[in-house]
Amino acid sequence: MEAHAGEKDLWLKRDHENFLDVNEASVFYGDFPPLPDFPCMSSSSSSSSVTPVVKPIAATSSSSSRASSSPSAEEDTGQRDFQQIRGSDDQVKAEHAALCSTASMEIPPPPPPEYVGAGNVDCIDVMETFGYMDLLDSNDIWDPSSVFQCENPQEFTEDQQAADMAPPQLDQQMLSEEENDDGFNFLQGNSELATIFFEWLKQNKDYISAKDMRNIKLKRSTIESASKRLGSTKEGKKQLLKLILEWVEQFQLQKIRTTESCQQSTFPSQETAQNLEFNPNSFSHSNMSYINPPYPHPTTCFPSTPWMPPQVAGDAAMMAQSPAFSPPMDCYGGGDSYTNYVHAAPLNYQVANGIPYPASAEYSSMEQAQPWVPMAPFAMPPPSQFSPFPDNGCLFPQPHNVYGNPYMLFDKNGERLVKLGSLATKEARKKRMARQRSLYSYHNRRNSNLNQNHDQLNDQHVVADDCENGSQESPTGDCMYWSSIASSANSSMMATVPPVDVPQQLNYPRQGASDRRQQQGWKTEKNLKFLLQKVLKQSDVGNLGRIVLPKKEAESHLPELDSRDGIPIAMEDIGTSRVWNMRYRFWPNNKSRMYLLENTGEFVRMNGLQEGDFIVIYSDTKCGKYMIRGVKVRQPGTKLEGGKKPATRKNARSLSISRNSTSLARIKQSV
DNA sequence: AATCCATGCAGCGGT
DNA sequence: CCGCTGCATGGATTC
Repeated sequence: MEAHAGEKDLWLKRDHENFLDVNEASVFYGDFPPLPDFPCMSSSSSSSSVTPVVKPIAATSSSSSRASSSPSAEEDTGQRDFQQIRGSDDQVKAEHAALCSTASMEIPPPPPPEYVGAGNVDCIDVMETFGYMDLLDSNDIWDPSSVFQCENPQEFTEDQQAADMAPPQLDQQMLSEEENDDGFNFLQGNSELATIFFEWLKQNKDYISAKDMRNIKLKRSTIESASKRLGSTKEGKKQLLKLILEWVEQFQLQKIRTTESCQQSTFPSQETAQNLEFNPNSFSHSNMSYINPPYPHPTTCFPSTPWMPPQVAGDAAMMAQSPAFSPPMDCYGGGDSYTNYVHAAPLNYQVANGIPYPASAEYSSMEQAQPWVPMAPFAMPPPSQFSPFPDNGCLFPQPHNVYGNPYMLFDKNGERLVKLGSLATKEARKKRMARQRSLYSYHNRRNSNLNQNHDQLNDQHVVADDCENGSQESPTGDCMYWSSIASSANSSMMATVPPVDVPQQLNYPRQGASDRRQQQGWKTEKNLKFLLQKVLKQSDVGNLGRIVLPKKEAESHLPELDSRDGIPIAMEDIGTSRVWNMRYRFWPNNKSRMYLLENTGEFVRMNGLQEGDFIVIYSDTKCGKYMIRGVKVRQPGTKLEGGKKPATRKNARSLSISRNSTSLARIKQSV
């Protein structure tokens, strides 16, 4: 707490530069609606320098397994070089983890002890402060003051423990060794905050189960960090509380939705998608407009979109600092649930020659990026490791419900946790399920309508069903919705599961989009992980039918190639759901390789792609299949005239660069 | 200097 | 002759 006090000034100074410096009106509701979208915490004037804390999550990317292949005499040229580039597994993992930190949720490893409230976890139960939430279920009117007045959490947890709550993660050690002023204790002494909290509990008792609340943990350092950022003032605490509560609400909805989806999933481990971790950085995309002046500022664009891709913003400095941001967001919405979320235009665009170009780093990772796209109205926080306060740790709850782990607010030090708990009845669950379905239905209808209106715009417009929530269109008429990707399909895109073992050959039966959608329904969780993108050159869209792929990204995210003949690779067109059987291969080139995607002619023609347009390749982390989307940067009817270069080589290059500091550095330079 | 990658073009096979 | 395949070249960019 000393540090706390000492850093207060600093915190205040930085206040306006961080994600928490948000537009109060847009971020926090005057009151807490029952099911609010998570607030967009962008700031029109801020330029976040927040560097997300990277917390590696079992990153088993396809890339990590490649380096083991032994180079053959012929396979050559590329192999050794390949190894060099690829670096050690550790490096790869670290990079991967970094990339995932803000955007995606990798297949979670067995929950670390600290997450499950093991003895070594320095955490406290929220109940320490508030008492057990099951009081809610009895509709008791709490006296907030009574809650906070308790000096010894155990005093009012023990009795409750005797009851049926018995918080699983609450061990005596946790309770005994923690001070009261941690976790939700930051609310102590503030009856207004307590009131807010209890009111919220009452309002959401149908949606937040006892188990859920019980699993919410707050780490002391997290709270401290938040305090530093938000200030130790009453207002600051209030904001923190609201953020936490809203996040909890969001997560609950997401969890419900995901659960439904998972029930239909062919993947037994779908629940991993739920391993959402709240990433406060989601709020810190304030610099988005910085790099994309022609597009609406997030604040105005996603007024009601709770979870913005963290750091999609193009703040070069930030990018340079944080390799882990930028999702290949979808600027162009326009599709149905299936396509909309990946209307792959990377979210961030730089404008060159009047043509918007994706700012490379921006979509560096869908995984991270996936970061993030919230699905209104149930936008969920990116599952990524949440680290709003890079120097101090995470602020918000990090649900680990896959393993029955508690949601956690943790920090790097793994200190104190706070758990919340309440009891929800089956009836309440049913009700929220019903509401969920209802909302889905509405969402679906809205999306379809929007699609009709915007498809003709060639995806230049981000239809984003999220717009329905009040987002506005940009001055240019484009409703840029980063979240459109996740918005329509699912927010769990942020909770992507890495294509651990991407098949070398993926062939998928042709299936109509409508059929698929019908089959999978809106509940389908599409976990798309951004792999790479490429601004198409003349040679890419010519009649050669091949597209040169950026080497680094190809090696990192596509299957390792042992032979120059490459491998067949099925690419499902996100826009049409058509599966293109392409070939992924490489050419020995000098002492390196050139990676190609062949048999792209038809795809290019069908999508009307021209020089300057770009393709984005994702992997469906659930199915392991690859998905491709061609994105046109021209307005319909606008053809590239001679002399109008779509992009400088520099731009083009940067567009295909992502996920590594080097690339970020490049971008930084170019910006 | 090293590397990437856009593209030129030689070689080959099919018509 | 034409189109495709695959390699080589060289400009651009980064290290």
